[in-house]
Order: sequence, then C-alpha cells, then structure tokens
Amino acid sequence: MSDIKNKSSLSEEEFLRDYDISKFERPSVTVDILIFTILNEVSDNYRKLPSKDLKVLLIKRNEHPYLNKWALPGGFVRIDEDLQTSVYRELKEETNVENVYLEQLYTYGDINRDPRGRIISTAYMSLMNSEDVLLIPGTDANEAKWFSVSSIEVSTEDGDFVELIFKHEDILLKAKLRRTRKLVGTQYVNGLEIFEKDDLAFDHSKIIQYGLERLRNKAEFTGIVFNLMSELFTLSELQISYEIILDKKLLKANFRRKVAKMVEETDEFTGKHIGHRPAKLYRYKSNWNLE
Amino acid sequence: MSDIKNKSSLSEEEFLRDYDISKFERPSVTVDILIFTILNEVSDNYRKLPSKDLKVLLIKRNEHPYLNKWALPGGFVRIDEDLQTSVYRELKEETNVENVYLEQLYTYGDINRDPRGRIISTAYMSLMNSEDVLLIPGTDANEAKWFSVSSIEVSTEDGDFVELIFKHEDILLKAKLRRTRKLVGTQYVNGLEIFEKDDLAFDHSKIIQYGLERLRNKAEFTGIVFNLMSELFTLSELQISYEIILDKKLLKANFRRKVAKMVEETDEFTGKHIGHRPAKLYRYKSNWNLE
DNA sequence: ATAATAGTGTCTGTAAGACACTATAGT
DNA sequence: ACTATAGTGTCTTACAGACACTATTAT
Repeated sequence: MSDIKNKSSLSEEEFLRDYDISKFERPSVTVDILIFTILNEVSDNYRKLPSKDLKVLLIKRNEHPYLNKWALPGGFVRIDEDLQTSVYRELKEETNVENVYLEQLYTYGDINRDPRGRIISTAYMSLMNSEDVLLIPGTDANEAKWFSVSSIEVSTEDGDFVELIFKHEDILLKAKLRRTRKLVGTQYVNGLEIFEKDDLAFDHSKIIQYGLERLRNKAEFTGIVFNLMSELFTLSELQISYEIILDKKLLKANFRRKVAKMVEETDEFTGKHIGHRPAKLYRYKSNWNLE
Repeated sequence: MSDIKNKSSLSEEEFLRDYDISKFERPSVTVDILIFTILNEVSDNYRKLPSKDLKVLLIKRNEHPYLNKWALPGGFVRIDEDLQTSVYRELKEETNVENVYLEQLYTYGDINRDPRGRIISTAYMSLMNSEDVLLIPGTDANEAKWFSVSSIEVSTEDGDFVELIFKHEDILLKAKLRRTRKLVGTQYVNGLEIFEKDDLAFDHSKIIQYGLERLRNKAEFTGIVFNLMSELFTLSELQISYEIILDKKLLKANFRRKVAKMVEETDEFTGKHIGHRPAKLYRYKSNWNLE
C-alpha cells in the first residue's frame, strides 16, 4: 500500500478507512445458470440406436414474481463469494454435480428485467454428460425438470423471429424472440428481444437462445461438445451429439476425418447382442489443440 | 400481473409491495470501458505511407485507490440506468463520441478485485475511428491519453506469460500476465491471471488482454475492423489495420480477395503529390454478411 | 437374406497461401 | 531512371462436401 496522499491529504489507508461504499444506491446481483445435457429418448427397436435430445434444466418458481412459471436455476450472489464460486454453489445445490464445464455467457442489466427492483444478472452456461445427470437425486421439493429444447427460425414480412419450444412429458412451453439489427456507426449489430410475454420467467428465454447460439458456434471450432459425452463414446454417438447441436445432418466420412485429431482410440467396443456390428470406443484427447 | 397467491396467500402485487430488496447485502456494480483506435505515427518521408499503431485510452487516477496509476475509463452504474446506457454515458463524458461500436466483454466478480469493497465490474470494448478521435476535446483535467499497446507471448519453463507494454510519449507502462490452463471435467479451460502487481490500476491489464484477444478473433471472421476505419479508405490502409490487429504481415493479393466481399468501390482516389500511384477509395458494405 | 450400424476410399470444387508480375505517379 | 505504392494473374496445397463402397453382427 502506497503512502501517496490525495487532494485531501489522505493516505490510501486513511481514504479506505473513511470510504463509505453505501453512499450510492446499489443494485442486486444474481447469477442464472443454463445447464445443458444430451439424454436418450425411449427407443422402440432394440437394433436401432437410441434417439437423443438436447435438454435444459428448468425450475418451477414457488414464489412471486412469476409464481408457478418455469425459470433457469440461479440466485443472489453473496457478498463474500466470487461470481464463479456463486455459480458452482448454485449448481451443486441444484444438481449435486461439481467439477463440470462452466462458461460465463453475458450480463443482463436492463432496469426493468425484474419486478422486485434493480437486479443485474450474469448468466453462465454449464454442460454435463448423461452419466452425471443420472446421479442427480430427485429434487421434487423445488421441481426441477429436464426440458428438451428446439429453436426454429421464422422469417416474415414483420421481421425475423426465433421460436423456442420446451417439452417435458406433457408440459409444453413456448417463447418467441425477435431478431433485431441496429446500425451503430457503420456496423450492423444483431440483437434479440422478447417479442411477446412468454411461458418462461424473467428474460430467461433470451438467455437460453443466446446460450444455444454460443454452443453452436463453439461446437464448430472447439471441443466443447465433448463435455456432453461420457468418458467413452462411439464416433456415431459423437456425431449424433454434433447433429443435435448444429441442427443438421452430417456425412459420416467427413465427420470422422474432422474429429479424428480430437479423439483417441481405446481397445474397447460396444456390447454384444445389439443386432449390428459393434463400434470402437473412443475418448477425448484433451490436449489436441496444443500443436 | 397475475392474481395467483403464494404460500403466504399474497398476490404478486402484495408480495412486491412488501418486498424489501435491501435485506441482502449488495455489491456495487461498475462498468469499465476498453476503447481502441488506430492512429498515424509521425512520418519522416512524405512518399511513404504513415505507420500506424493500435491505441487504448487510459486515464490517470486522481483519487485512491491506485492514486496516480493509469486505469481504464469507467464508473459506477446508476440505479436508474441500463448497463449499456451507463457505458454510453461514460463514453460520452470521456471522449464526447456517441453512436460508436460497443460490445460487452466480460464481467469480473472476484471478491478482492477492488480495495474499496465488493465491486463487480462489467467490461465493454469500444472501437472508434481516427476521425472521431481527432474530434475529442482536450480533457487535461482528468488526464486521458492514448497509449499504444503491444502484447508479447513469452514461454518459459515456469509457464506461459503475456507481457503488455503501453507507451505514450515518454510514459511507459508494463504488465505481466500468466496463462493458466485448468482441467475441469474432461476439458482444459484457459485463463489469465495477473502475475505480479503491474503499472495499471485494479485488474485492468487482464481486461485489456482479454479485449485484444477478442478483437483478434473477431477480426478473422467479422467486419469488426471497419469500426476503426474512416468512412472512406484505401485497401492498403485496411490491410495495415488488419496487420496491426493480427500482429502479422499479410500478402496483398490474398488480402484483397478476402475483403473483396466486404467493401464497395467508390470513384474517388487518394490525393495527388504523394510520390506514387494514387489508390482507389473504398467503403464498408455493411450488409455483406446477408446472403 | 435382411436390417441395422461401423467404417473407408476417392473425386471435385473452393479457398488459403506463396509468389511473380504489371501499372502509375512524382522527382 | 528510381522509388514508392497500387493492383492483378496463377500455381500449389489443404480441406470441406458429396457419394459410393465394404465390413460386421443378430435374427
């Protein structure tokens, strides 16, 4: 700590002792967590590979505001914990999963995003594999459920929209977002806004769509998708995961060439009695992007 | 607003009326702004093109903490303004520039990042062209200066580091960051931490390096660099801007092919009496990425 | 044989990188 | 003629995309 004096001839120590941080009115800060996983759907034919779905974890609110609406897990950041610590705490409380992939997405700071007052929220995205997911104990107290997500682009004369659909058993939630395109300086900047009040609490549909887009972008260039896989997987399972995220079919030969440098063979195979040729199991090569 | 009652039989209206947001201790929230531009350096030879430099705006602190150290512009978010509004206000106060490119970078929320108390800061990056910069009035009161930045990667047995060097006339500032690589789940996640207390206030060297990396990444895929150009520019000027940001030489023919789809010709040329063939002026084609 | 998935070989077009060349202005 | 920048043509290589083919298992 330095001994330099300021205009009022106070040293840093003296300044900080007298500093009253509460003289400005402060906002509250929360974190919201977007948790993705990929789960098998029930299959009709034992010979076919199970079809899979991208899932997001939603929680039914048991308090105002948005009472009984579905929302992302999250909560207030405590005064004595780092932002990231706060997210890992919430994640552990909600799913009992620790050491998983976590990435900061965006900070939402509009004045009116929460009717309780000025609340700024930093959104994070977490990815977990189905094995971890299966270990999550039933948390019926606060009703957490995995919803499959789909996101459809719709272009009309009134503009471009994104329609989000969430499903869990017989529960169906919808949201509609408008794509905005604003000229700032010489540059068009793309944005998203909630088009009509939807089935999710707060601005959470916007966060989910933003996370989906980030996941898609990163899937093309990084190994982010492997966070959704079990430790051992077949190349077909991996391809299906990519197809779900990118929302398009891929050609097998090309896909295998592309991921070859990211995986390493094991000498294990998928089990017998599956009605077709067994597949070799692979594992993620976590250092593939170093030379 | 719904009429549903919660466990205490309160409607949403009643709940919100009684809701006391101040019951939890709240952090303060600030914004920090990383403002980049590209400026000409003085030239010795009238025939040569002026050499250019990437600049960042820093402000000399006139109060504790970090009194007399250089810092990014920024300030507290007011309770009645959106995050983005707050940033544009600070930007206007500091540079008198409005409608420029602005992008949210990251939110820094470590407990001890500010000695005044718990302060969470959302960092933004702004890009402006040299013409706007030249309109900025002298703000000697709070001593704002454009520093040229350079960032050098250093690998040793002790780890990988980034050395940042800032220069303005005879002022020279240095900072050293360590690259971290943490295994979380199956995935390595890269990070940056301040290695030894440096010449910048707070964690601002980390923010600057993060912004530089984001700028570099986006330069390869988007038209972000055009925010640093004047309305009309030659392809050589554009190429020099890309070279400064990517920190490598590019081949002219290849570069021109690459940017061809992003620019449109005008029928103007650079002035006469420059000792060499005049160049055609181009303008940014802001809709190049639609179909 | 049939149904299903596993896995490989090869052609084509496009884009990136390297390099060599021509054009124009001013002194 | 010389120096400096402006601007173009073309070769090679790597890779993405499309497609056709072979291999293996269980019923």
